[in-house]
Amino acid sequence: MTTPQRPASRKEIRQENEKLILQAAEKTFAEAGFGGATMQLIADVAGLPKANLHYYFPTKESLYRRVVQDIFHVWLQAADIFDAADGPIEGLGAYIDAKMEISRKHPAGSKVWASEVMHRAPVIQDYLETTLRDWTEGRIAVIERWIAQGLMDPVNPRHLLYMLWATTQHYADFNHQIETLNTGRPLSDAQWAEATETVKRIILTGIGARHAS
Amino acid sequence: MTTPQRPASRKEIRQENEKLILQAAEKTFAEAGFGGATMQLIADVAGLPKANLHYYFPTKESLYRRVVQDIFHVWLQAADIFDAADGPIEGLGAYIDAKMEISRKHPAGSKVWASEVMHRAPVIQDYLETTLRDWTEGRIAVIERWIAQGLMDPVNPRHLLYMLWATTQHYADFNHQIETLNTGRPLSDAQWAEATETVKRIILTGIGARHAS
DNA sequence: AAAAATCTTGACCGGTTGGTCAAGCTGTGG
DNA sequence: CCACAGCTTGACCAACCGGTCAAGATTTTT
Repeated sequence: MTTPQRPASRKEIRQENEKLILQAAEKTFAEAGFGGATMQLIADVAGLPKANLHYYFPTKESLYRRVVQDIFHVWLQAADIFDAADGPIEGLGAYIDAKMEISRKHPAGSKVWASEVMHRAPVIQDYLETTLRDWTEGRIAVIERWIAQGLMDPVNPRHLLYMLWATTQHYADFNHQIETLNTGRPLSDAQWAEATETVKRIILTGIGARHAS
Repeated sequence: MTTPQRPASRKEIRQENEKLILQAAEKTFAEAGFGGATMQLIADVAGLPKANLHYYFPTKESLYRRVVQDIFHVWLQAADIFDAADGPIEGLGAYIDAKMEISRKHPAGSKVWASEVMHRAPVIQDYLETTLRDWTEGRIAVIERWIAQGLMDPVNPRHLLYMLWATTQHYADFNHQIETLNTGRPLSDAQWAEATETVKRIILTGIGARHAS
């Protein structure tokens, strides 16, 4: 059963409850938006009294901020693959794989991020201007190197990145629309694989990616 | 000046005010979400007293529904170009042009649509299941014909459509992020042209689009 | 010109929301 | 075993929200 034999320690209680609240908050913010998600609703999803939420997160905004920050970190982590590769076929291919996997496993997080950015990033604007900007410049440099090495056609790296983000995140943010057009059912394993392969093929072919000769 | 010489007629007043309210509502829903947009805020943006909004649109939801429906129709209209074309280069090319133009001119509408779909389409689910589904099936048939005619490589038409939607709408939904990464400034005419050309080139190249030989 | 229909608007209301608080409960260290 | 620090929670509150309403203003109809 779920009942532990010894009483939970303070640290365990805190970690457990914060995790519970953050999961419930991510799901609720994604489904209802910041304004539509009430603290009472998040509390119900988490299975805790509302006042308990305010013990761990003093305000709704502070809870929301934590959710967005956590998503951002997961999202950035997927980009490490980018650097380890020798060329666009491995690098961009692995990046698309990773982002499609995130879209499948954590659609709620992607939706919260999208909503935050659509509303002009009221709480993570500083991240956009620092971390994201730096990361983007770094990746642009990598792509420009690949182009200089003749490993792909000369395309504007910035718009290529936007295309990668747009296409992969679309499968999370618009999963409801995609499911509706799929006779109301979630994509099967095979359909996810085909989506990923189609995206990779079109983009890698589209930029003329090739191995070193 | 703005003052008309003769008093406005009933029909004119109604059209004028509905237009004013719908524009204010689209902007406000896009910026604040359904929950974050208050009737008072929309009224202020429209420059009308709040009670006047409720005279033209009895409930907040009915106003929101009208906004979403209007967007959907504009969005569908852009797709007529699709059919008039002989092959993917003209058809998809013109479709990308049209959708990029909409993303540039009406980003708010695209954001409202995205938000609605992300929240599992509470008010336009029936549209998704009827109009959008039919439209999608029709376009898939067109693409399959192009493939059969050897005008493009055999790619899954459904995922190609998702890619078109994702990529073009990204420039509207995430325009704030794009502007932030563009040293805080909106894209210039030249940058929009380059974005459109890059998207068209990667996708059309990626699917091996070619003219009839 | 007067009656009818439509439009305008400040004031108001019940319900909900984020947040507070004090009292009780539960591990922890001495 | 006890005192203290950290955790839990029902009850409560001021602020705000969507929506109502009645009285007045304006245009149309007769």
